[in-house]
Amino acid sequence: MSLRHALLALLDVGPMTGYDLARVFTDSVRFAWRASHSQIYPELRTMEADGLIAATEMERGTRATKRQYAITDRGQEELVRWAEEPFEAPPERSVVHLHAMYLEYASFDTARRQFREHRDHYATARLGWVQHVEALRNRDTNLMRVRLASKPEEMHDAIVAYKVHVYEGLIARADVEIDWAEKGLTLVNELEAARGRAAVDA
Amino acid sequence: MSLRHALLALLDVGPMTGYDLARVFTDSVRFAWRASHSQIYPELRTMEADGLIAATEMERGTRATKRQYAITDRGQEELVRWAEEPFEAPPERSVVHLHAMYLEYASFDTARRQFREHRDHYATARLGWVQHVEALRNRDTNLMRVRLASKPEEMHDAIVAYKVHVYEGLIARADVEIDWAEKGLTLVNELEAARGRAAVDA
DNA sequence: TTACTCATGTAAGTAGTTACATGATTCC
DNA sequence: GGAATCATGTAACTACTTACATGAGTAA
Repeated sequence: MSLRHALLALLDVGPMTGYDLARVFTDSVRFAWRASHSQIYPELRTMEADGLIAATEMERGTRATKRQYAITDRGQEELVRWAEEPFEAPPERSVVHLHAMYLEYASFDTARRQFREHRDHYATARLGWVQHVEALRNRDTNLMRVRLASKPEEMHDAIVAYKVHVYEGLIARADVEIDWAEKGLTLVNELEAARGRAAVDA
Repeated sequence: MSLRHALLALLDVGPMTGYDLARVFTDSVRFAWRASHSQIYPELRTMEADGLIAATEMERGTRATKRQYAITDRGQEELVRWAEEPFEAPPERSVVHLHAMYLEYASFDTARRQFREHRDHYATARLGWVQHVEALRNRDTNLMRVRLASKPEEMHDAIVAYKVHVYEGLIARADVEIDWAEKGLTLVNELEAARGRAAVDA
């Protein structure tokens, strides 16, 4: 139940609508978690039913309304309870690694394309993370400013430091993925060259 | 639909029962993919219905039977089709990173325990992968021996090399996780020391 | 008036989990 | 005879995805 706690952690900085939350997922927290609005809206309803958050119906314009959710005391307790829970290592199950494991069924060109795309994907992600971690370090994101304003000053360093540490971890992970893909490209070239030599020998 | 292709790739080395396949998932391929028997048995039935594999009812003992599945021509084509498909980058969604991001809600002791367990988890996994990659390099696993025997010799290098490359990637990934956890431990200690100093100053 | 953003949902389907359930075989 | 292993399933549930659906507000 990570979505629930991601939402609680966001609502702990201040009240938001489902729409706001969905946007945060694709803006800043995008990099560490993602969820679609079709998952968020129902989850907010059950969280409300569970007493973790409370909704206020607010008007927007003349005819329309929106529901703004605020974290409750029970929600805050739940956030602490969750934080104290042990990390749960996800079951090792990587589509990319499974796919790469059986590249002998593909052509060398395909194999190269796979590794190139993998490299490019992580290079792009890395860029986003680097920018984000820089902004976090400067305490210069919308969310972080509001979050710090809502928490006692002696906690500020920890609040920032843990988030920075997470993004540094993601960057380091991107680095190994990029390196792995580069080595994969070299490997494919070597395999193709060896195949070529074998063909000449025959 | 990765399970389906993992099963096809395994059945391409020779016929197996659902039970055999489930065991392989917890033995050698465990490290790259996992699936429970309750997922495997129904999937085999639908793969059979789709004509990717064919079952032979075999007796075991006197009263019991078992279903042994063999890959069909259509199954082999599907395996190639899948290998030619682009890698699909999974949506960035890591429970551990989300959890670590909000460690300010936990105590320093908890935070340290989290990072220690994370480090230990990957240290253990790493050990398994190192052993496995060594065995693969020596072409010395049950599955690899049979696989190579069933494939033309000019493919052997590629078959081994791609798998070795995947496990090397997993090892590199374990290394960054371990390093990240170590740095996390240092960070928690620093944060705690700073908190202590602040308390003395006050 | 048109396009974009704000805002909130439902429905059907996929993938995977844990628990429940059963029974034969084989080895000691 | 009992325990471990071989062998195969079902059921209920959780998390998530894609597609469908609607409509108000706002700025050009």
